Amino acid sequence: MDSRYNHSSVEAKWQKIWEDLRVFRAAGETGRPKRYVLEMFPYPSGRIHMGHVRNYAIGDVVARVFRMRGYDVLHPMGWDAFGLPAENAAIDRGVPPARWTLENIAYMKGQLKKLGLSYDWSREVTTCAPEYYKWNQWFFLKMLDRGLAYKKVSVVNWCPSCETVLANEQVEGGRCWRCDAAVVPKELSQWFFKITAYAEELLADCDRLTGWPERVLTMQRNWIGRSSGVEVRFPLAEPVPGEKEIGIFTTRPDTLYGVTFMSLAPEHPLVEPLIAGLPEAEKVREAAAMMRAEDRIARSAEGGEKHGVFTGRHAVNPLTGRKVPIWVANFVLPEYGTGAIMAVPAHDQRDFEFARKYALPIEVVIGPPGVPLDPKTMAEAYTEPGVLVNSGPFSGVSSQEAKEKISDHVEAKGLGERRVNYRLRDWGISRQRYWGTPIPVVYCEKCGIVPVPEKDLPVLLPEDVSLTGKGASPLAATDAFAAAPCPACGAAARRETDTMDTFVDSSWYFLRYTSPGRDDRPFDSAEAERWMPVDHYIGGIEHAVLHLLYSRFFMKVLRDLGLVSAGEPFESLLTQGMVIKDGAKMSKSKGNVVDPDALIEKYGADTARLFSLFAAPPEKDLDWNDRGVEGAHRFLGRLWRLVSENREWMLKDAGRRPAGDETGDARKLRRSTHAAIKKVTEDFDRGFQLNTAIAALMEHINVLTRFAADSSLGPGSATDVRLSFVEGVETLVVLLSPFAPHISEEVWAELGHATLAAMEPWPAADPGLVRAEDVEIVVQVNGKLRSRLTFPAGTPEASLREAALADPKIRPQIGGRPIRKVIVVPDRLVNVVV
RNA sequence: GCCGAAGUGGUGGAAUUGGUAGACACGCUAGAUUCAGGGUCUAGUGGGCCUCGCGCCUGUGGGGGUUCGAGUCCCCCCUUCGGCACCA
Repeated sequence: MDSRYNHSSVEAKWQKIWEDLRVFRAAGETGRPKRYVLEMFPYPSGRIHMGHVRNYAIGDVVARVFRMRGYDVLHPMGWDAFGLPAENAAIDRGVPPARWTLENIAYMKGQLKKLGLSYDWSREVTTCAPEYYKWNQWFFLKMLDRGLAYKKVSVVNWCPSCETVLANEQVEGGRCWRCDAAVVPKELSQWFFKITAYAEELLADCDRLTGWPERVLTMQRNWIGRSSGVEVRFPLAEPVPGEKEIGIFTTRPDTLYGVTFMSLAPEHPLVEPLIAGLPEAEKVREAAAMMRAEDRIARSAEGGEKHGVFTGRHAVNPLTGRKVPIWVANFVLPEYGTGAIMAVPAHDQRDFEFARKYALPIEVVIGPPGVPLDPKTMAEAYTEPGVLVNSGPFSGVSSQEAKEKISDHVEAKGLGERRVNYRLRDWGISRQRYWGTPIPVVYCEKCGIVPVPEKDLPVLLPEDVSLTGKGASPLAATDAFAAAPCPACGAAARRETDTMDTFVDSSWYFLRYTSPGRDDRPFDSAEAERWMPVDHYIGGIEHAVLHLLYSRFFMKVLRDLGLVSAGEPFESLLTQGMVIKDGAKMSKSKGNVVDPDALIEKYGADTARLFSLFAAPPEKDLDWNDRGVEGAHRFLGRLWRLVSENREWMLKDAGRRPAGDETGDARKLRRSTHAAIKKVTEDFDRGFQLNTAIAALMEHINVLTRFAADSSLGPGSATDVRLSFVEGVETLVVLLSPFAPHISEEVWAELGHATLAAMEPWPAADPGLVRAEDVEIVVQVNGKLRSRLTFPAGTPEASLREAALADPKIRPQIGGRPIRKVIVVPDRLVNVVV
């Protein structure tokens, strides 16, 4: 055994052995309990970054520990391989997207292998492979069949830089989630997945996801945005051909008596019929057009300028008979509720501001009990609960109660119905891009939209496409692809040339891993039953509402298609923090990037893994620090030295364990060993607190190292000391093996073991050994620490009390004052209250 | 504005049920190794006072409170980060 540790040769050696022995294949045995450990698969951008290293190191420890605990572990890896960067590479450098992607995958796979991650590579999944995206198309057809996929013209979020549409979830603060360009509105005909059909269930099931971080659930709940209220129909006051009423949605039916005007979104279909023929029509038309053209962000930002225009028409409040003017207002959103609102300026801040600006009447219908509000002097809307006034038969009723009573009244009179509204919009999946899954439909002049028959799947993405980055979608410009016969009548027709959002790919990949080879169906239901749900899903918080919501939706759709029985894909979720350096997220532009290849080259994969796990708890941001990396590396060096210096004599005792009647040094060594087992095991079970688990291993090695240095440890030492030391070192190696697997295997072998450390059973702590024999009792006077005494564990309260009061350091502190109380916490402290 | 998370030494972070604050690591200081450097090892390291005793005071963003005892529980406030942001 060399006196210095050579990480390069050792790491390569064990990676090959693991691979040759197929150690990490999921067995699929029914006799053992299963664990499905999954990390979010990467986009093959070219190279892995430190965020990946951290993510995959965490997941690998989880997978390895469960394996050692006897579970049949599924721990797969794959590639989220469709996406825009591949097209950009093609445009910038003329490399075909497929080639660029596959080359990146090959390189990154090599990087992951160099990290010693325990993946079952036989299940590798690549989403840009036709064998994979065929099933995206198949799901699309199933959803089309069930009305869960549909096409409509709508105003969409257009990213001018990516030249494609974005789903609502993919717009962050008015900017593209990927390239940060300002998003603009654009009217397009698009395919949608009807995620709103599952809004209620997606919301309700958040309560069942007890293994998820609360903040992610909060974000999902907010995103779904359920609100319940009433839809009320307001008849038009003047005759308008073909129209007779305006439907509005409100969550405040208790304020119905305070309506003083109505506001329509400028996009509302009623605007044109209302104004047609009126003298002010042209003015209103122009104003509405300007509002529609307003910058989307400015229009939806709070504090943004509210403005509007009077249509010249009126509606009638169905409860009071009062005639109120109909306005068009920029702040009314066309896609929420009915795109029209009743305005109650006294009790809604937006309506209040609008009313003040245009001198519209303000009528108070709710007030704090006994304090009349005066509309003339109000500085803002009164939105708190209160008691109804000026509300006909409902005056005097609390606003809380009035909500129900007025809703009942509205329904009874046939004026409207209770309704639930969601902020969640349907998921627009059309992308005007090349490198994605073709949407399997054909447009026929005679037959209309015709789905591609299942037997003709996959609709292959053509490879000989010219990508210029200019003009229309690349597929639309490729006649060989776009021209196709109608599947129904055979006439010349055109294919859909949009591709699917890549989030479709990642919405079910975890199911594909359970049976990646199936070519007759997306996955084998029996295998999915065995492995699903994913027990531990680990990845970045940035997918809190994107990927994680879409996957939940898909799972429910697949359940309703009868393909799976579970309705939730991820039992528990760990959102790991970002990797930070010099106060900022690592990025090329900031020049604070740490390259994993260079790190592995210099220190080895074990060091890279260990530091990623040690520097912070998994869910918190990790501050990268090169000195800290050195520290992790030194720890491994100490292990190596400890073993190499004692190896010779330890070999004779390999695998032997002490008898159990140890005292003195042997007992102390054993206590350290079993305390380490207990701590590492508990930290792992307590939400994967891997940083403190590693600290416990460091404490243990410090005990072993110090002992080896202080005593003349060797073949001549007493048997119980030798065996306790061997137990300490061997246990350390086994406990460390999930964190730093390569050095652990090497040291394990050097200690005379023919087995793999990775396959060793996880050790169990002996509680009798962990318990300390002597404990230090803290003695306090009035809660302040005054003395420390050592006692055997389990000393009775009375003895502790007596000894504390007799303590020479305590007596002067009491100073003859009367003792009011003595609190004794066994094995911990005595507090004398005077 | 609303929702959520957090605030502990020079730094990253521990403290699991209200019971010794600062585990572990980095950094720093001193020493050892025939000491160029590096490596390795040992000791010390929250702040302040000091009669240098294994002494006293103080200390977990700030201010109150509950308690024999609070980093931990309650109330108010401040700061930072993340999400949502005219959703009727």
